Amino acid sequence: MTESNGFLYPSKWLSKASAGDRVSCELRMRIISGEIESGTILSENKLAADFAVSRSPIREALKILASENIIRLERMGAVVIGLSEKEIEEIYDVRLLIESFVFERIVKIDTNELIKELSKILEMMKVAIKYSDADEFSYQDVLFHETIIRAVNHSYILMIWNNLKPVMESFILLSMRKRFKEKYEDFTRIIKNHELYIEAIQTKDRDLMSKSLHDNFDDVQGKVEDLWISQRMLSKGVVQQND
Amino acid sequence: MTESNGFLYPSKWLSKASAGDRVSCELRMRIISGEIESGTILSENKLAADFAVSRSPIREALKILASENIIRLERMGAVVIGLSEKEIEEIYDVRLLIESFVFERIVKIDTNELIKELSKILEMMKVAIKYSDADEFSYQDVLFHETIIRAVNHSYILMIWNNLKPVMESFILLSMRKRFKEKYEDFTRIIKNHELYIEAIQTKDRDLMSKSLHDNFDDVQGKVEDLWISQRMLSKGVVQQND
DNA sequence: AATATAATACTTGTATACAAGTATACTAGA
DNA sequence: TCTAGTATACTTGTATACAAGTATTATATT
Repeated sequence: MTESNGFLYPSKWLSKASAGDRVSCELRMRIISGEIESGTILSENKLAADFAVSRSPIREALKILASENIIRLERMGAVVIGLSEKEIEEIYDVRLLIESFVFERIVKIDTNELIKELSKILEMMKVAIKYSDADEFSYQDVLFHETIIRAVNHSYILMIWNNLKPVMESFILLSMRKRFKEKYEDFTRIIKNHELYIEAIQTKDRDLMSKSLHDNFDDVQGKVEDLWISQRMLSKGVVQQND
Repeated sequence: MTESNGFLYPSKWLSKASAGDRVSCELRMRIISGEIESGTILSENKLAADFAVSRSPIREALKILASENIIRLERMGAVVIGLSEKEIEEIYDVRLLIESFVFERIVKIDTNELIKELSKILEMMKVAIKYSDADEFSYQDVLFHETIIRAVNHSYILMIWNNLKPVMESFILLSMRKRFKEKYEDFTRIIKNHELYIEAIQTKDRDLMSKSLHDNFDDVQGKVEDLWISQRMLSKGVVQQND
């Protein structure tokens, strides 16, 4: 709650977003943070009242979240699925899959521009760390990987990324906020990993790429998971959406 | 145009579908068949008038098609992207990617039930061929691969499949209708390929799986492409959506 | 007390209305 | 003839209204 206005999603990322997008982003954060527990049944009317909007943007938001697999639209009400450890592992399965695919394509193209772009983003990440800006860091982290994926110009791989991105973003956002408070020293390792990633692209070194990718994910999965679980445990039962 | 009612999508597959789903399915078919050319700008109001429904289901349909990458929602109007050869190749890249991933998981589990299910579907496909039912054949073909994917119980791989499926289904549907008319003999080879696929799963033979998968895709991509292109050429300029 | 039936309070999907914004066309002035 | 400004006909996003269907609850009957 960096914003201290009750919203989990950074409001400055929503400058030009529609009400539907705002609702989906905020709802996603609440679901992934565990504030809205898995199993909860969401009602369109109730959500409309809570967010002070009509049912139209709410319906839009629910459709989006359903396509991301964090809720399930049933005949009566939307059932929250959320992110268990299983789902988080699965997301990283997919990321590993697509980033490996992308790397195979990248070694075949000119990477000068890409390297420059990635270096810039890395600098941004360092600044974000320096000023303890978890949100900005998360943004740049996601952008880093998206930039790599975009470089190969594959519309259907990009489609997968776009489907995965919102959930990834929320997850990373929450993880990073936590870590900025509790495990600040982690970030030097994350930066190191991203530097390795750039180097792997530069030298077209498959093994190095695979290593940095796995390290990166293991890092997030292993270490962060713990924090994650405790955070979810903490939030258990604090907020009740339904009654 | 098996239905001879002006609709391309099989109406019996829409028994319990909402108006939004109906519109998205029909629009998808028209886009992929080339009846609506790429570059066309779709207007919500015009579509609502054409389909004799309100804007609500139309908006829903456009959101779906946008998430499938066959249209692009812009500030004013939805621009049709369609399926060029590039996109079709990309779709098969992704299918190859996920089906390979799935196979790695499958070899680790008990496949008895799956094999039985696949055999049943294969029988269905044979019957569909016997009675020259292109739509039914397409349905079973898609179901065959979906069944394999579902077997590993991976929600995010399934998510990718679900995102890809409608476009795949439309594409296969159109291809098969064409082939039933013009290249009936192809189907013995398709059946053969699927039998190989089942065998690969049964014997957990990676190479065989890879072979049957590639053959299957090459078949569709190489041979069907030609038909495809000619079909698209044929439909060029026949129907004008905008004027 | 248990069960069948009816009333109610929900639900979703669709239609319609409206506000705010944007492109197009048209007119007025030089 | 060309440009500036204005009117108009679009566009999207949101709110609201309504119909049809489904749980739930209460009531009546045995």
